[in-house]
Amino acid sequence: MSLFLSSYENRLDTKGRISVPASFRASVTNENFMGVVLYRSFTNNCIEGLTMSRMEQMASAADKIGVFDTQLDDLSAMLFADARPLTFDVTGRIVIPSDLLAHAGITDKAVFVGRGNSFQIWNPDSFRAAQEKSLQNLRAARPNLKIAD
Amino acid sequence: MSLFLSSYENRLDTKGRISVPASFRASVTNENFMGVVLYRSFTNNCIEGLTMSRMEQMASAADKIGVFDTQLDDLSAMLFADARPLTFDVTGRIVIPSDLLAHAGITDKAVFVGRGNSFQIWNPDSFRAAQEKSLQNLRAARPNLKIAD
DNA sequence: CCAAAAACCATAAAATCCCATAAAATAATT
DNA sequence: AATTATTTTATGGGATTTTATGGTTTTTGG
Repeated sequence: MSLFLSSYENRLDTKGRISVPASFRASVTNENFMGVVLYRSFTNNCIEGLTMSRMEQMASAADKIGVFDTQLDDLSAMLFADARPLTFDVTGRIVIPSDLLAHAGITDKAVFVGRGNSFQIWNPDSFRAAQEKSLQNLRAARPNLKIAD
Repeated sequence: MSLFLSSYENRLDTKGRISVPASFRASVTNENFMGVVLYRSFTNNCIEGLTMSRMEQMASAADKIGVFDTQLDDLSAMLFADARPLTFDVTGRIVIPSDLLAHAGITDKAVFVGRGNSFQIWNPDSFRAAQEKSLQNLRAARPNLKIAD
């Protein structure tokens, strides 16, 4: 599976449809399920995205561990219950369920953010703010980290 | 077999019929038995759901372990004795036996909850409460798991 | 024969498909 | 390198299908 890289800002139309960036779609062309799986991030006000094959990996991992790992049980319960499989339409669009949009504070525009084996979807302003915050955290934690100058 | 993902709240009609979510039905289309197997959860006030082929997997898994594990023997005895096979009607509905409904505290509405290779059926309010509890458990176990800040 | 279950029919809302066009990116040509 | 041609991508709206849900009729089993 090729990686999800770079960021793309697209707009939602009146029906809530949004184009998944072509390069993200390309990361899915060899899969059985022609689409992505979305769920509300546990850690941020954004939407997390995965391929279905990744989701299947998680399911078989959960099977192997069995019923005795309660922590993993909680986690997978949350994840599978919240996960939304969304297939692309012919032009490569999806419609993001309204509760996910609400969780991320997305209305008319959204940014698809590559994260390697996964990706995120953000409200553009929230994303810029979060990026700025991350940068500040990095600087505070490692004052001698040189970022340009 | 495709995964059971996401959650869907549907209503029971006056005859006790309820639609199995279309996406869950899709997880069964390639099976011999066009329906699902339900039984009372041992751990929660909810109903557990499986495909028939998964039930068969469990039967052979129980076989392999053998008759000397009395605890597992009890477990599988319970499970197979309690399991109810239910076929879909033409529109994709089932009627859930009343003892299962009672066990889950379901009256007029129910949530079908994806759990990967299986699913659950909950009273909507109970489900929301259980989800909240799971989230708190996760946070307690991993204090750095936070939404926003 | 009667009650319960199954099959059948109907419909509104929601989701999906289909076609069209504008904008952007890429390739080709001079 | 600059300009033009071609393809790909993003976006828009209408038409069609699917889905959930309700009611009615027929069948079945005790």
